[in-house]
Amino acid sequence: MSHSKVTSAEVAALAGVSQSDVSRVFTPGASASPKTAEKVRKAARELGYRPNVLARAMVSGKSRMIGVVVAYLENQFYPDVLEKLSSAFQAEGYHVLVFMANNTSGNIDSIVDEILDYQVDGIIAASVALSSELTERCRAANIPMVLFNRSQDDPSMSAVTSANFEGGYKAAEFFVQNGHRKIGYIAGWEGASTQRDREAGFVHGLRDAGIELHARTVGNFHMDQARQAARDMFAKDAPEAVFVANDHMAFAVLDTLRYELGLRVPEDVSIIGYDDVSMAAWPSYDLTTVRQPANRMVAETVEIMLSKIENIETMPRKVEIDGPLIVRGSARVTKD
Amino acid sequence: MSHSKVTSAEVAALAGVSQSDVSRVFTPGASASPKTAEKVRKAARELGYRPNVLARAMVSGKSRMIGVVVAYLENQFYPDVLEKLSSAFQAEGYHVLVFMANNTSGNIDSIVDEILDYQVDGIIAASVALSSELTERCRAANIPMVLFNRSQDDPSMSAVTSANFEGGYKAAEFFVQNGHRKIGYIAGWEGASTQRDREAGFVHGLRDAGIELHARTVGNFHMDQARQAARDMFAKDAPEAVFVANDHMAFAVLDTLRYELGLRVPEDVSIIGYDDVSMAAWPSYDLTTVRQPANRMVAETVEIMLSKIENIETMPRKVEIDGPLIVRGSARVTKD
DNA sequence: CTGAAAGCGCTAACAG
DNA sequence: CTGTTAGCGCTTTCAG
Repeated sequence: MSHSKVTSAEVAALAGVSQSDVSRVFTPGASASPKTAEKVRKAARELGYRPNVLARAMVSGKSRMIGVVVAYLENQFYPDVLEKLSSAFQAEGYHVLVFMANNTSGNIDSIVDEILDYQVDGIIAASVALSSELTERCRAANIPMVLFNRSQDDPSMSAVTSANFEGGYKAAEFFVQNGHRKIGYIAGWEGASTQRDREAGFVHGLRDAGIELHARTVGNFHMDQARQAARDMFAKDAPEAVFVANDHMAFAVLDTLRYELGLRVPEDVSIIGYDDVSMAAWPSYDLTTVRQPANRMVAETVEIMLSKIENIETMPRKVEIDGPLIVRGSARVTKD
Repeated sequence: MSHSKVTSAEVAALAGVSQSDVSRVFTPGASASPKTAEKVRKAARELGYRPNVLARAMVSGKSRMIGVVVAYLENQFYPDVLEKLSSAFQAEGYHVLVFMANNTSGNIDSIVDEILDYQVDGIIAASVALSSELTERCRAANIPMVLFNRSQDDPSMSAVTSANFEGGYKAAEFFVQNGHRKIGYIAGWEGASTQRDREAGFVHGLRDAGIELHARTVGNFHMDQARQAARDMFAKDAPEAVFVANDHMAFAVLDTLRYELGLRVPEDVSIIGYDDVSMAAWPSYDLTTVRQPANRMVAETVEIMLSKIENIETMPRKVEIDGPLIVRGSARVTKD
């Protein structure tokens, strides 16, 4: 029967060995005679002993915690990513300390201060922009950081994103190939690199086909603003096709077109989104969209982080993972 | 300019005071002369000093971390709750260490072991069932635990849920009042107290109106199984109204009825869900549902946890928070 | 291979 | 109010 907190000293006493030996048995790079190890393990089991991670962190300087800053979880893409990140790190013996970067707790910088206080071994910033002062602070504290789904000009920052430019380009190609000419774009938050790159790719794709963007409004990655953006765009001279900067907004746009403006999708308007969150496949939306390969993005993020932590790789890496256009029913396909 | 990790000793040196004084200035229940405090603060600022939370945790026995075990984030209710929990605890100076309880990492018990290793000040189990051995271990380790959205017979466990029985009852009342007689229920995972209570309330509500459940299938809180449950239920002698144990499944059921079975909702079938996640309000679903008041549930959970941590309240509390039936368009309303 | 001893950075008595 | 001292539980030299 275990009782409250059991220390290695107590285990040592019961096993009749030194406290150091107990430590050795529970430390990965250990070295204790099989006999000692067995005695220790037995005593530990009897007492219900488990090493105190915090104490270990103090002396070793490794907390085995990864701080994850995330802005908001309404867009399904993020809970999904958080779940995958958390599981992936768990599998590597790390755990995720979550920091919500929303309104309440002041700005991001103060959040990262708090993270640093916990002596995390690394920080992942998912979809949040960081001040350069902040990145400087992390570098000074020598704690690795990788940006997830945000890129930053700072060449010293590692970042994992999908191939946003190419994704936008694919959306344009698809619209053009299927006979659309009056084409609109509903933008996300303009401070986001994802927004910028998707739009650039899209506009480029249109240009390469000799087409100029017909209409553009801004939804800021928020549902209600996306609804308004859709209304504004269709108030006059409505486009035949609209690329929406992410699925989350695309759902709002679709609903607004169908239920408020009485338009049919894809008969009257074609819609393409970005992310391919699970809901995009649901029959009510059946959204054609550019997939953001969360699994691979997460795997890459974890790998970069671990190799930074273990100092295997110290150079910053920028990874862009290409995702396919998933063709479903929300964008018209012309048969020829 | 800060450099790597700055210790209180270095601050003390620069400020020309003892290391203890630095500690005092940064400890809530402090007491240092204004003059000393100012010197310390200045030195700290200059060096970019911040207390090491882990070291503080070691000596004080308080880590200011709360372990949150969560099973999966696909059902929108949970990311929402996680976000709210995280923010609420952040506001109280705590941070949330997330543990995913899915497949990979073995059973829940081993997960909780890991949590305990981090010396968290409390554990919140969101929608996961815990073995009694485990709860015993937590009690032994003297670390408070509260169940979120799960109740357990064990009277010593604190738990926060919505009023599931009453919610189910309301759904039944609504169907009956609006003229339905052939009524079905699509169940969630049968091991869950939420499922059990919602069903019990629903069946009770029907009985009180002299009606027996017409059909029952099981969706296990999973979308694909819910789809199959819908098909099975409508294969023959279809019901006119179905209560689905949560919104997540209700969306799948709705889509299956509409797009696969060609039924109209609510003209041919009325549907009521449970949770009132944000998507329930989206026009494509417009789901009538029993609201689970996440804000109040979270607030209650946090309050219970804090009062346990501070030993203000040591008695277990079971809280059920009542939520209204939100009437939207997925269930028929007979006008009289 | 094992034990003794020195801390990791901090808080909490305890004297002054 | 302030400095000194003793640890929190553990890993890690350093001798044996």
